[in-house]
Amino acid sequence: MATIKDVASKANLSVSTVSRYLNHHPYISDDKKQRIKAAMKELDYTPSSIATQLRSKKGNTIGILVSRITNPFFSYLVDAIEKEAKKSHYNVLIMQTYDDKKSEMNMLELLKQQVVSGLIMCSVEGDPATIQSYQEFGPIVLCNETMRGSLVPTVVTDQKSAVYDAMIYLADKGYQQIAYCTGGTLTNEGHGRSRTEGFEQALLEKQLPFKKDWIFRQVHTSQDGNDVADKIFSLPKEKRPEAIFTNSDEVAIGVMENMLQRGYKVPQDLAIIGFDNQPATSMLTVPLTTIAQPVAALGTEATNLLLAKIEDSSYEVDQSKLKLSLIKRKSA
Amino acid sequence: MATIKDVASKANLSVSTVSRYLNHHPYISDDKKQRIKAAMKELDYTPSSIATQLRSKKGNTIGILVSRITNPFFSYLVDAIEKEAKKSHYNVLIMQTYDDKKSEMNMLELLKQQVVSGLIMCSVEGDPATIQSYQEFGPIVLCNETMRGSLVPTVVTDQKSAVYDAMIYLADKGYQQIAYCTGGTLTNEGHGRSRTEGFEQALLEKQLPFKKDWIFRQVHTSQDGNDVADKIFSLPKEKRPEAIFTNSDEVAIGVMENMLQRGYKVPQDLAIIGFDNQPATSMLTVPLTTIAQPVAALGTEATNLLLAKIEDSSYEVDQSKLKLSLIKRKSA
DNA sequence: ATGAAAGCGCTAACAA
DNA sequence: TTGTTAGCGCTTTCAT
Repeated sequence: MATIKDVASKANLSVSTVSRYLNHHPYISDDKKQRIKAAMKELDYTPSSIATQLRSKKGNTIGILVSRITNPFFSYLVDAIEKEAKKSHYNVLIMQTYDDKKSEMNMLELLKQQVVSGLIMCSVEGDPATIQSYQEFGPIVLCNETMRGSLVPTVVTDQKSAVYDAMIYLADKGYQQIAYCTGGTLTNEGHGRSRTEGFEQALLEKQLPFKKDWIFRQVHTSQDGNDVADKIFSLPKEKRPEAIFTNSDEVAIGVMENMLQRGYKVPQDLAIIGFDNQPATSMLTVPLTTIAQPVAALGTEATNLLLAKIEDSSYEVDQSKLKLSLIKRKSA
Repeated sequence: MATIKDVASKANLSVSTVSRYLNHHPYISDDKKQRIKAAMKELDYTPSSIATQLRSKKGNTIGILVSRITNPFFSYLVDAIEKEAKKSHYNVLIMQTYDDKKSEMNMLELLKQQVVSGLIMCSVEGDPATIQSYQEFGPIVLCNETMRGSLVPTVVTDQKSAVYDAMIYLADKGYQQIAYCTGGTLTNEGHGRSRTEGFEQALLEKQLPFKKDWIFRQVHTSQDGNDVADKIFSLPKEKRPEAIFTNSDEVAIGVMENMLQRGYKVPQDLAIIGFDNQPATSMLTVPLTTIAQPVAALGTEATNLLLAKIEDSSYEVDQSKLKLSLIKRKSA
């Protein structure tokens, strides 16, 4: 591999001149530019971005943390982030947490080591204070996540009112007994807290009953949805909910699959609301009523915000692009 | 940020000793080990992986090229690769090509610059000779792709016979007029060539008719599938195909969606075969007959092969894990 | 078992 | 406008 030194000697110039050329410095005569260009071509020279990074402390890759890339919500988010980052010549390093703190710490260490120049967290597992403290090493932006009382810049939608609206929609349709799924543990912090607040507020306002048997924690996949349906339909008929609010379309699909296999009807035996409006949910056996998230906008806004922080400029998130909407179909 | 030098002076040792400690060198006395450990903790020291990389020429990130991460086939592939890479403490840098050579070249340059220590190409756009030449800078593995006459290590399934089998299945069911979708351009090289060979062989053997109007190129998304259906149903009834072989479930779903909206029946008016066996395809209005790919195995095998090359050892791909299978459902 | 010193490929004062 | 030089943080001979 040719180095800047090789280019310099081939062009009969000093390395600094070549370096200046590389960095589009002004004040460099045209004939030398030509000589440098020729030497580079001849040597098939590519600058070592590792060396540049060590010296200049500037990198061009950003980190993305997601819980599972196979969840379409996250793959669309990553898609938007990668596209937007590429526009500014940044690469993306992806890490899946699978809800494990350890991977999150790995990524935070990459920020500390300057392997990534900034970090978009689309999933947060660890302690807010720890995460916050890593901002010392580079900018962090939370995307579709929040942390209690933290000062980490955040790009979020109003999930609470979206869930509230969906619940009111169910109640107004006459559904009283509503089950609820969350990816989190239903403690005061953590996953899906704002969604749960919307759920609780609607319950309160509409005076709907709340049963522990109708609450399901840490459900994520369609397999989990299947298990949820197993539990619901093993309940005596009069103790079953009339509708279920799920935290993702994948879960909703699992519930539906299980029901259809048992010969139950959607929404007659159990109405289902999904979350995400994933492709194909309009094409299911029973088209899914669900909440659409502005996923591309979340990704681009988070990226622009992060890049602004990395480059010490400022960016105003356009909140008007970040609206959720209830997609009414047949399942509820 | 503390450096190795800071640690050394705090521990009253030379940087070399600290470096040895970092690299788990033998022959280093216990008391010094303790002093170093203490100094590191006190200074909250993390080695700069950039500096290490510059000096040692060894990195720990691998690159992945995919055409679109939102295609579930690729997100599951990335999932498998990331998990497997993580086991050996490698990070993954992802780039989407969106079928554009430029992104592919970007990634190849990252290999040249040693930003990534190796590359898994799950999508290939550029000229084989060019790609092959980049192996000089680091190992490349093709995953679910092939290149005519190239010496790039490859992990693939037998797509040709899977498509052939699916076509025979259709023919045996009585479907004679079969349309065909490809992501490529149907030239002799490039995308989906081996699938097309299976298609052609079945056509020949079963003496099925071939019509240009039934061939669709460069279709990828469900929107493309919708457009394909538009074209088919704008044909006079007697000139329409009886079945369609699509190159992905997304496309198949688009075709189906369009048909149902027009009030046509699947498979009566047009039988559909998908590709990928994506989640939810069993739950569609008309459950989709499709070809399941061993996507997790493709990912882990490609990763193990690449890591072996990076670390100069060898790995034998287990071909028995790489079988395709036809999933028979209602759509064809 | 430990240290001194050279240098990976590049950038950025400082001079000229 | 160009060159000289001193590092960035680390690894790795070569001594001791």
